[in-house]
Amino acid sequence: MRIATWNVNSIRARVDRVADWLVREDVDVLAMQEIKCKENQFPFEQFTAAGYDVELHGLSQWNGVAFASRLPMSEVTKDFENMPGFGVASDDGTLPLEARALGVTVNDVRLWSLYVPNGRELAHAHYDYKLRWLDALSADTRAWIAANPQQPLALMGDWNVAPLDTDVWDIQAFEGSTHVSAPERAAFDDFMDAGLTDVVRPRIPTGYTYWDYKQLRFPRNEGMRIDFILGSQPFADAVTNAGIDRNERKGDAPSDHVPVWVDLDVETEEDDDRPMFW
DNA sequence: ATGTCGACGAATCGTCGA
Repeated sequence: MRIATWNVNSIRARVDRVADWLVREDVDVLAMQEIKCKENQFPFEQFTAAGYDVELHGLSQWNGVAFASRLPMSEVTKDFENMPGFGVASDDGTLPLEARALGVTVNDVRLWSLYVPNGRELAHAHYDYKLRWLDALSADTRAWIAANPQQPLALMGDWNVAPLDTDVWDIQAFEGSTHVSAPERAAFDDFMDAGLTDVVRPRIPTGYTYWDYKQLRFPRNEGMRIDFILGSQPFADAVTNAGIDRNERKGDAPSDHVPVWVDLDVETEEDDDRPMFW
């Protein structure tokens, strides 16, 4: 089973490119981020034509997360426990929740599509929101693993954190910036403490997943590694291959992020339908 | 170079977010 994550930066602007990639790369399940639309605006037809069902969480033109899968999805969950909100408080003092987290179960593998808040600037309220959002997610993850130690789990998405200095093209250029600060990295490391590991880096030790559209960042290979698949031990044990598809940053109308994928050695329902020979 | 995108509402541009 091949599973991937991709910040598509508007699914309406890129649906043909995404659907082509799914078919070409034989992907079973794709977690998308920044779909930038509501459900009634989502281009379902191209996914259906390619053989994929879609689950999505989209509230506005901002953010938005989704799954496309050609295997059945169940236990669809929007948001996670104690997820913080952001924006203008309502009369009861609560902040609106954004569409940044969607969970599904496929073949008994629990998967989350996550779009971690950007943080904007270290002094911005969005940065505090980012840290609280990650803290609540790692707490929820820790509790889930404790309750489901045998079940494969993967948290996939745009983490907006570069865990290592080598995950940005010039760490000195990021002095005082978000994505590389000690609190963000500590919040990211908490997921390892909770029992997850980066299942891609052991196989793909170097390389970026994002290049800004501005300032010729891609031609100069001035990128950032901020998209990750973090798996629980049962998930990590099933991984047989991984990749970062840098080619998807090339050509006409690319997203500023590229897909990150893993192959899992798990029995799929497709496999159950194969003819048997004896 | 503040060097690009994509969303929106409004209008063929300004503004926001990344």
